[in-house]
Amino acid sequence: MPVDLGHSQALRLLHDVSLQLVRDGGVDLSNRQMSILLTIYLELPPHTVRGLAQKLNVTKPVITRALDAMGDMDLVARRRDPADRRNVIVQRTVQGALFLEKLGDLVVANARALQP
Amino acid sequence: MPVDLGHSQALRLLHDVSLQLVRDGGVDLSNRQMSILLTIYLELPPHTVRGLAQKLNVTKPVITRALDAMGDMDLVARRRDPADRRNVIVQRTVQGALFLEKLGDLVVANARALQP
DNA sequence: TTAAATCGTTACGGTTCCGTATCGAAGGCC
DNA sequence: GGCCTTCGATACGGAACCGTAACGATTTAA
Repeated sequence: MPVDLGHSQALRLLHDVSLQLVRDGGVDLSNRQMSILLTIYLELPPHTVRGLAQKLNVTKPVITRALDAMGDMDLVARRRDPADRRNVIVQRTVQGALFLEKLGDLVVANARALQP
Repeated sequence: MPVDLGHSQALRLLHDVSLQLVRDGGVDLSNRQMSILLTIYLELPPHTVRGLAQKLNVTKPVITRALDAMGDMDLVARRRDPADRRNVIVQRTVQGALFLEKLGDLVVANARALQP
């Protein structure tokens, strides 16, 4: 699906997508939460609290709290690492995969509608 | 700048952009704030508190508070409507235009880097 | 076997945002 | 003039998030 993405189209795409997310009033994630969620689902596992904190350049409590919030929404899950029980492995969930699938659809649909 | 934007590339683009925004730790806007800012700069003026509230499907205090916060950052400005002094006209600023320009560049650069 | 290091979580005070309800200012209408 | 509507802002109590600092659990090293 080739899309002619210039400066103006890029901003328009962000505008349309964010507007629909806000208007629908469904799952409401902060920038950090969204960034964490996308990292978990798009980058290679395993994901730990410490690893995510380093990658996002934030402190560990930020990750813990974000995982708490997203865990309550069933978007991610946590599991102790059996090899080193100090570590926590962050895992994907069906609910989280579903949410990201819809998000991807939303972006693609808006990118397509962008063309004149 | 044609970009092959499928489902997977769309999510990857969101991931890369949001990750860089979080990592840089600069201007940190919520989804609602970002949505308001993009609406002000991409849609036709004039923009009023009430109009933005309707468009985003949120209450008026949400808009007032977002404008307070973004006004402190000089991303937007407010002015009374001289024709009907009950209204407040939301205006763009140099600082805001600059921020959105950089944001557009970021999206375009990441979209370009997406291609294999 | 102690001592030190690492990992994720929690405690704390402070800040920001939320939704509901209400407010004063301004305009429209009789 | 008096009444009602509309506009944006504010008050309020509650919830969420922040950064710093400490904590318990676990592993590693001496």
